[in-house]
Amino acid sequence: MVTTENASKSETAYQYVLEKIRSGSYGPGYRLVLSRLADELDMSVVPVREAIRRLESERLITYLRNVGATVTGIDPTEYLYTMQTLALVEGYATALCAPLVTPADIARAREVNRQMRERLADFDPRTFTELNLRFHAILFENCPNPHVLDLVHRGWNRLGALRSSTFAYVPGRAASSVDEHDALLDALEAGDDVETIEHLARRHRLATLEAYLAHAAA
Amino acid sequence: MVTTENASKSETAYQYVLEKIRSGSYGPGYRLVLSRLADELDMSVVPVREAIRRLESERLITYLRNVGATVTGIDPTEYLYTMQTLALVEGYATALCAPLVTPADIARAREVNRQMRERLADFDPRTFTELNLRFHAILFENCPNPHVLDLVHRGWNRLGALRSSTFAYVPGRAASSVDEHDALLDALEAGDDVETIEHLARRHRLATLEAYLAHAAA
DNA sequence: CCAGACTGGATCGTATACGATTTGATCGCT
DNA sequence: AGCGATCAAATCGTATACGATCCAGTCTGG
Repeated sequence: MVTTENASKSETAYQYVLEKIRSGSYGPGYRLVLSRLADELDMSVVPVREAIRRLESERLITYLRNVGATVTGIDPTEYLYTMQTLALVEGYATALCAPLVTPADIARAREVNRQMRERLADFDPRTFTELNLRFHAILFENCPNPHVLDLVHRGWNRLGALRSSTFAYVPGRAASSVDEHDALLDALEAGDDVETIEHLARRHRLATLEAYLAHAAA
Repeated sequence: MVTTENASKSETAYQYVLEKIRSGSYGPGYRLVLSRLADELDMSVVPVREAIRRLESERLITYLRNVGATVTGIDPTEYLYTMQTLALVEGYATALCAPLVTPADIARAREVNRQMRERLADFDPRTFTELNLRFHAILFENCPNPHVLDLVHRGWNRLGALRSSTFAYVPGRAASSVDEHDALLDALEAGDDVETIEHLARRHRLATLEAYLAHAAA
């Protein structure tokens, strides 16, 4: 038995476009034409419009009145804003979740990180990013504050637009990232206080940002 | 000459409802009927729907399929989520802005805080909250990260739903709050490092939350 | 008297239609 | 040829219309 399709059309459209953006099918600058989307999804433009506006309020889409919608690009400035914000909320989320992370969770996270390390040799940004998200998702599984978790997810979606994140562009960043993961797990295992955890997790994200900035300047 | 009305109707509807929620005209649980709103604003339901969905994605409105929209209530759990998040983003925003705050800004903030202290005697939550927002808005004026600032504003809007915030409910909290403001300004004036500033600002918000929780438990 | 089916009214969800706006290319003038 | 006005195609923005869904109050059988 298939799960009953109980979603409204606007919800369907939202999920559809979101997935396209996350997966990179719709890259930055991609032009979204309402009527075309409506055709594609076999619905009228009204629900599509709604979905687009919703994505706009999540900064995933740039909307110009009477002109149209495009997938929001990420210039260096936007990248800075997004990464700073993500560092903030990921750091906090990690700290909030720290007391709830079980040894089993840590073991799973270590396994994911091991896979990441394995892939350092022949590097594929696509799967590496995927594993990276899975790693952090494990730590956030029982997040006691859904609002914060939601902000984390929005940040991830935002970065999804530039598929490969910074890993591909900055040599050596991927390797450092894997090391930082282990350091974070060590701290969690040792039961370090939440402030340390928050700082570690925040630095982890900021390090990627700074690596990018340094690389871009050169 | 009046500024030309160049906003779309859905934008108008958005601003309209947002203001109603912020000002407390539409309290928690207030039922929003699309057709009624459309009449009120002299437009059709389509743009109103759009505005409502947008407010929904900002957690200001709770929307149930085929049932309707109500202003999102804030139960203690939601209050916790919101205040934690707000503490996080306000703290960070304050830290980001710290290097950009001028002595003139601090003077203005002190003046606002003086007015707040003056009002402690015959206390009116409405104006006190207003001044409180103005105080922090001064510090955030040149925020270098608009995403973070946006999150702050969303949090404020969210709390606007319960007009008087916690000030009215928890005796003594307003007085402490004013003292904390001065301490924060002192730290800014002294040029304390950003980590101290962030911690102070975050604690400032969390103190309100904790006062509420303690009061509610009793 | 109570539990569950029924029905009418209110409200939502979407399709369709059409006017409004933008854009880009063509045409004419200097 | 270069520059600006003009026009047509594309696309957006909103109104209107109607079917779908939910809710509350009523009715009926036990």
